Amino acid sequence: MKTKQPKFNITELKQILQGYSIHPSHQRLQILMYLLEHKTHPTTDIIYQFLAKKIPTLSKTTVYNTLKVFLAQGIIVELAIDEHELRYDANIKPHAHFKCKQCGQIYDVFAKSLLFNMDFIDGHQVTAYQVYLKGICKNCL
Amino acid sequence: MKTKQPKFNITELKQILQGYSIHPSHQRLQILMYLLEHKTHPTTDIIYQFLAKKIPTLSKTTVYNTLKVFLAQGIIVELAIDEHELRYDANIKPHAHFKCKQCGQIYDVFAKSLLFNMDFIDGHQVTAYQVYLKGICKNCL
DNA sequence: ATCATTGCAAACACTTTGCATACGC
DNA sequence: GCGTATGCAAAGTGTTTGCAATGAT
Repeated sequence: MKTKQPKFNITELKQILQGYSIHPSHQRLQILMYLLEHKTHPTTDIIYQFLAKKIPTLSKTTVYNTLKVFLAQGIIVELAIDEHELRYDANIKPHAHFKCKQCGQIYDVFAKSLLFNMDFIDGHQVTAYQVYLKGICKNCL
Repeated sequence: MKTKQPKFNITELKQILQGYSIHPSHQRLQILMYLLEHKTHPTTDIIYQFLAKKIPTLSKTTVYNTLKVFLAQGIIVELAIDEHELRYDANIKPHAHFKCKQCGQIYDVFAKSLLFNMDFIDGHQVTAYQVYLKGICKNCL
């Protein structure tokens, strides 16, 4: 399965971070670039392993710190579709996620039937939601 | 907020476990009883802390083991609505969950608009799903 | 010069594993 | 008696914390 990986230039990424008042350090720019170019719902470790090749001094602490900063600003979203690991998604368009129990692949699902437009339910104010689907993906069927 | 806590007797619980070919040990019965009488989405630790009072020799390993056995049989479901802890739910009726960002309380949501009846989406076969809502609950508003 | 970011190492929390003991049919 | 369940202790994993060094303005 291929995912489109649009290219982003550094100037563009700097502007994104500055828009959130985040200092655009080299590490942060690279992590943001990774997330935007690889919308494959990576774990912290996947991001670290990839970027450590390009930034030999990179520490995992920085990846953790940076993801926390991005999360706090809403630049990325944390996914717990697999109960035993956290993944990160820079895809801002609202969508659901599907995880294949067999191959482990996580797919984005943009079907409208899985999107809600709700402010309140049972009297509770809803500000965010996630829909996680599981099963067997089309490639494994 | 009060949750209904129907009482279950041991004979009844034994039958449930035997129906799944699970040996109904004292620990397993007590853990199942806890889950059925307190549908409050407890963590492993909450279950352990409560039952350790009644079973002083209880170990957390047994709680972990037992939850894994129940999960494998589909007696309970694992919830990752909070990305940083796992909770368990013995409520078999399909429903969504809402977590209040302020008080941390997790509510069951039975609204039909949050239930799907889907076999396939984008060509993937869906066998299970979870809907996690977040926001401010009616008591905190 | 000052303040923020980075990165190492240590600490932490949670979960799993290995194994000896105890239990149940 | 044999196979399973339990529970302790140790190991493992992922994440956070403390702090000194570095970097940016």
